[in-house]
Amino acid sequence: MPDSSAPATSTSWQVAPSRPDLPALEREVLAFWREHEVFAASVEQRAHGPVWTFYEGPPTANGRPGTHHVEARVFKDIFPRYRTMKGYSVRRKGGWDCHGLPVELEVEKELGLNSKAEIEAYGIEAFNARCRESVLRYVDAWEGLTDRIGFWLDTDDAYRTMDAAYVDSLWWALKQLWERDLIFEDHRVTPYCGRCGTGLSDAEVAQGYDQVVDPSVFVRFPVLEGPLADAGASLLVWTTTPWTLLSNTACAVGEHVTYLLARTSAHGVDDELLVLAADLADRVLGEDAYVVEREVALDELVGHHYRAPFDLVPVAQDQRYVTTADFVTTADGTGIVHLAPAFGADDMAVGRREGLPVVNPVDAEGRFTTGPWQDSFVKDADDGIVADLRERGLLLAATTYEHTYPFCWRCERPLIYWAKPSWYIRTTAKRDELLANNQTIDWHPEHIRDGRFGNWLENNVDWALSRDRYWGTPLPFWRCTDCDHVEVVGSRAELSELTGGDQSQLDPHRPYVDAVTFPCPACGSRSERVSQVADAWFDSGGMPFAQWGHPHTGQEQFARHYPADFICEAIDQTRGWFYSLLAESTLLFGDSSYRTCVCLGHIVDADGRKMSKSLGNVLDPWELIDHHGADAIRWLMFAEGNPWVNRRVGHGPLDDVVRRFLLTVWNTHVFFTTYASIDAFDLDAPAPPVATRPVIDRWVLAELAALTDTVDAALDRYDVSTATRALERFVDDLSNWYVRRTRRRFWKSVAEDPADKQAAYHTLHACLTTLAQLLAPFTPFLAERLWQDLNVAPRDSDAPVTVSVHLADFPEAPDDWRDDQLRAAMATTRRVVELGRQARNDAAVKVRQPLARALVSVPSGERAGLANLVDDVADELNVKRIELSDGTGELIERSVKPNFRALGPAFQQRAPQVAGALQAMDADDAAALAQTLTTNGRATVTVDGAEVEVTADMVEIVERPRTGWAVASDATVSFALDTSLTRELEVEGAARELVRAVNDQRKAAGLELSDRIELVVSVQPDELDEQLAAGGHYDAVAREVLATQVHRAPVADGTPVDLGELGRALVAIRA
RNA sequence: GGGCCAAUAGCUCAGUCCGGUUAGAGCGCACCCCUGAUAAGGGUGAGGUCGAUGGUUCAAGUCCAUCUUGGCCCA
Repeated sequence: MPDSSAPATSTSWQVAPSRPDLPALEREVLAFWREHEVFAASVEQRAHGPVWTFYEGPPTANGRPGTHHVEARVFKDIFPRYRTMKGYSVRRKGGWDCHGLPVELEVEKELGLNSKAEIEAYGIEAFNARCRESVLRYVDAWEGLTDRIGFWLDTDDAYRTMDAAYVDSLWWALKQLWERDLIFEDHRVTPYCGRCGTGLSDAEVAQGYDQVVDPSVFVRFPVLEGPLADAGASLLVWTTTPWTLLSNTACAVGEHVTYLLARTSAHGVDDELLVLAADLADRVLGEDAYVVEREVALDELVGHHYRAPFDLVPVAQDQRYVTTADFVTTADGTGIVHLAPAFGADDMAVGRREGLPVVNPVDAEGRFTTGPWQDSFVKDADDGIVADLRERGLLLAATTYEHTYPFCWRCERPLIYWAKPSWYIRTTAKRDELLANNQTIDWHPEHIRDGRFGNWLENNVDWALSRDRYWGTPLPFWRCTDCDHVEVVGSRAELSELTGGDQSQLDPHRPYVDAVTFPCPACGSRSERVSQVADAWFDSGGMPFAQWGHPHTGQEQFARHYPADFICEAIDQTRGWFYSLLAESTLLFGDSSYRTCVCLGHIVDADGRKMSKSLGNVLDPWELIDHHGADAIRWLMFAEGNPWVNRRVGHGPLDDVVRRFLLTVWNTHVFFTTYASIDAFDLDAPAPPVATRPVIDRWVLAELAALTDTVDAALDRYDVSTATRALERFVDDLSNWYVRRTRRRFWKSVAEDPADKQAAYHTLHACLTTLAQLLAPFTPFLAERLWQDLNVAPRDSDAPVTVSVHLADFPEAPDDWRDDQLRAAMATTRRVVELGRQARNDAAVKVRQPLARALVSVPSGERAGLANLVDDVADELNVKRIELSDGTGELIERSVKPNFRALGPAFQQRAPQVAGALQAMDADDAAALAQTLTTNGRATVTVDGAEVEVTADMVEIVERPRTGWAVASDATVSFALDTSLTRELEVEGAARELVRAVNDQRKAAGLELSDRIELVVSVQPDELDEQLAAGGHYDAVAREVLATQVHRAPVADGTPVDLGELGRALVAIRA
C-alpha cells in the first residue's frame, strides 16, 4: 500500500501484484484504517448531516461468533456505510445482550450445577458474578471478528444490558407500564422439570422431544344435570396424562363438532350410554359395537355439570361443567377434552376465560402434595391412578399412545406442564395499535408484515414477563409482606427515596437488590422485592431508550436516535427482538421504534444442509476469512441468492466469488496500474472532454453512469441483489469488453496519438475510482486498496486529501456520461460481434486471418446506432469492411416476425390467425409489406380471406443475407461473412502470425512489456518474404512487438513458425 | 393441525410484483479457438414437461384455485 500520508507524485503508480493475497491485503487495509482512524473520521465528517439511525440488535456474547453471525453483521454494515457516503450522520453504537437463561446454563455447566437448589446452595452472588464474567469473556472474540469483517461498529461505546444505567431505564419502563395498568400477575403454564426444579425455555424444550409410549385412557364422567343425566349417560373423556385428572375442573367440547349419544354393552357395562364425538365413535367404541341413540345438541352439554373422577382436591362442584374451546378437534380422543388449568396452556386459557380455579396438588419437584399418591412423581402415579379408575368402574378402556413428548435436555426426565405465578405485560390491550404500527414498518421481504409477523400479532397473547431465575434484570416490584400492596420502583434514585438511604451505587442485580426493603407506602409494613427477573427479551426490546439510559440520562441522544431508520436480523427474530422492540415502543411511546427491517434467511452449508455440530459441517468464520478474505464472504452474502432465503456458504462458493468477481476487478486494476506506471500517466494532465473521446470510452462511461444510478437506487431500497448483479455485470463489461477493446490503446506508443491515450487512461481511471466508491459499502477492503493505488488524492496542496474511499461521497454520475442510445447501440454491436465470431468459427477461419468484408442486418431501429460502431466490429472480427444493410439491397431476404404485444390487444381471438398469416408471407410479400409500412405506417394483410389492417408496431421485419457466405443469425440480427481470400489478405495474415510468435517468445524470455528487442526473421519462400516487405508488414510487425530493428536474415537458433500453405518462418529475438 | 417461504438446465441462481410467443447467467461437462489481463478470454454443443393438475386469457414460468415435496416458525 502506498503511504498515503505523503502526497503522491504524478508518476508514482504502484503496480498491483497480479496474484494478490487477498487476506493479507485486507490486513494491510485494517492497519491503515486503524492508523488513520478512518471509521471515526467517517462519522465525524458527517456529524452535521441528517441523522440516520441504526440499532444494533445485541448479540449474546457468551459464546464464540459463528458464520451465521457474519451474515447479519455484514448486512448491518453495508447500509450504514452507504448512508454515510450519502452524507448522513450514522452513529453505530454497539451493544451486548448480557442477561438470560443461556448465560446461566453455560455457567451451570462450568460449575457442574444441575438445579436451582444447587445454584442457591452455591450462592446467587457468586453465581451471578460468574455470569457477568462469562458474558464478557467472549466480547474480545466478537470485537475481533467484527473488526476483521469490516463491520464498522462502535464497540467502545457499546451498551450492555447488565449495566446499572441500562437496568435503571428498564425499571422506568416497567413503572410506566404499571402506572398504565399494563402489568398484572397471574398463573402461567410452562414446561417444567420437577427434578431440576426449573421451567424450560421453548428453545430448551425444542431440543428435548422424544418418541414415547404414554397411557391412553378413556374415562366416564357421569352427567349430573338434564336429560342426559336422567338417562344415566356419561361423557366419555380421553387423556394421555391420567395424573392430571386429579385436577380436573371442567370439560371442553368443540363448537363445530357433532356429538352423539351411543348405547353399548361392549365395554364391561351393559347398556351404558356414552356421549362422544360422532366422528370418533367407531374408533373408540368399535364399529358395530354400539348403536346411536340420537345426536346430542351442543346446548345439552354446555353449562351442564358432571361428576369428576376424583375429589381429592377441594373444588367447588359448581366449577365442573362443560364449556367450549376452539382447540377441540376430532383428530384424537373422544371430542371431549378434560381441562386441568394448572397443567396445560390451553386449559389455562379456557380456565381464565371461565374463571376456573387453578387446582394444583403438585409441588415444585413434580410430586403430589396430597391424596393416595402423595410424594410420588406425577408421571409415576399414572399406573395407580388408572388402576383406581378401573376399580371404581370409571375406566372404559386403557391402551397406550405413541407420540412425541418433551424431556428435560439436562436430566432426560419427562417434563410436565405446570402453572406458576407469573407477571405479564398486557399486550393484548394494545393489539390494535401493535397491528397499526406494524403497518408502518418497511419490511424486507414484504410478506413478513402481513405474513409471519402480522399473523403473530393477530394472535397476540399477553407477554409473560417474569422468569424464576437469577441472572437477569430484577423486576422492580416490591410487595408488602402484610397488605400485598405492590410498589413499582422506576429507578435506583426512587429506591433511595423509598428506603431513605443512598441506593445510587446499588448493583441492581440479585442478590443485592433482593436485600433492599422499605416500609410499605400503603400500610407502613415491610415491602420486599418479588423474586423474579425479567425475560431477557424485555432487555433487548428496551434498547432504543435504555442504551442511552433514557430518561434518567441521555434524553437528547434518545430524541435524536428514535426511531431507528434501519434494523436487520435473521428471520428467527420475528417473535424475538422484532416483537419486543415493537411491543415496548408501542406501549411506551405509541409508535414503532424502527422504520425498516431487513430479515435475513439462514446460512446453510455448501450442500444446502443446516449447519450443526452433529453433522460436523459448522464453518468457523475465521477459517473462511483467513483463506478467502472478508470481502469474499461479504460479496457472497450480498450477491448469492436473496438475503431472505437460505444461502449456501463454503469454500467452493467462496472460491467462485473470488475468481469470478474479485479477481476480475483486480485484474482490471492490475492492467491499469501496469500501463499507468510504464507510461508514467499523469493524472493532473488535463482529461479530454468526454464528448471528444472515442465512442468506446463514451460507452463505458455511459454504462458506469447507469450502474451508479442502479446501485444507488437499489441500496436506497435495501436491495443488495439488484446492486450486486449490476456490479457483476459492469465488471464483466469493463474487463471483457472495454479493456479487451482498448488494450492496444494502452500499449501503443504515446507518440502515435497522445490525445487518444490520455482519453483511455482517464476513462479507465474514472471507471476504477467510481467502481471503488460503489464497491466501498460492499467490499470495503478491495475498494480501499483500489482507491489507494489509484492515487485519487488530489495533488495540489490546497485540496483536502481524501485518504480513504470511505471518506468519499457516494458517486454521482456526471450528466455528460449519460448516453442510453449509445448503450443500446453497443448492445447491438456486441450481439453482432458474437454472431461474427460464430460465423468465423463455423467457417473455420482464424480471427488472425483478415477477411475483406461482411454484411450485417439488424432491425431498422438499431441501424443508426450500429453505424457508428461498425469500426469496432471490423476491428474485433478482423474484417476490413463491414457493410450494413440499409434494408434495400439485393442480397437481403426479408421475413415478418409478429409482435404479439401489439397484435394481441388489437385482434384478440384472431391474433393467432393474423400472426400466422404474417409468418407465412414469402420474401417478396414481406418486402412489399415492409415497403408499405415504411411509407404509410399501416398496411392490409389478408387473413382467412378477409383483409385486416396492421400497423408498423405490430410487425418486425427481419432481414437475412441471401449469399453463399458464412452466416450466423439470431432472431433479429444476421451476420454474413465473405470468407474468400486474396493473396494480400493471406500475406497480412502471415504477418499477424509472426507477431503472435514473437510475442510468445517475448513472454517466454520473461521480458517486460516495455522492453525493446531486435528481431531476426527468415521467411520462406522468398516470394512471401518479398511480399511481406513490399506490403510494409515487417514495419508493422516491428511496431507491434517493440522491435527497434528487423533483420531479414537466416537464423540458426530461430523458432519455427508455421505459416500454413503460405510457407514457414524462423524467428529469434535479441534483447 | 395452522402460518409463511421455496420448487426454473447436472449444480447454484436470475426472470414472476406489472402476462406477450426461441426462458437466461454462472459453475460443471464435451469439442474447438485465442495466447501481452493468462490460476484469464472467446465460440459451439449436450442438458428445461419452468413441481403437478385444473382454471382465467387471443396469449401463462409469470395471474387464480387445488394438490405434492422441501424448509422455517408456531401448536
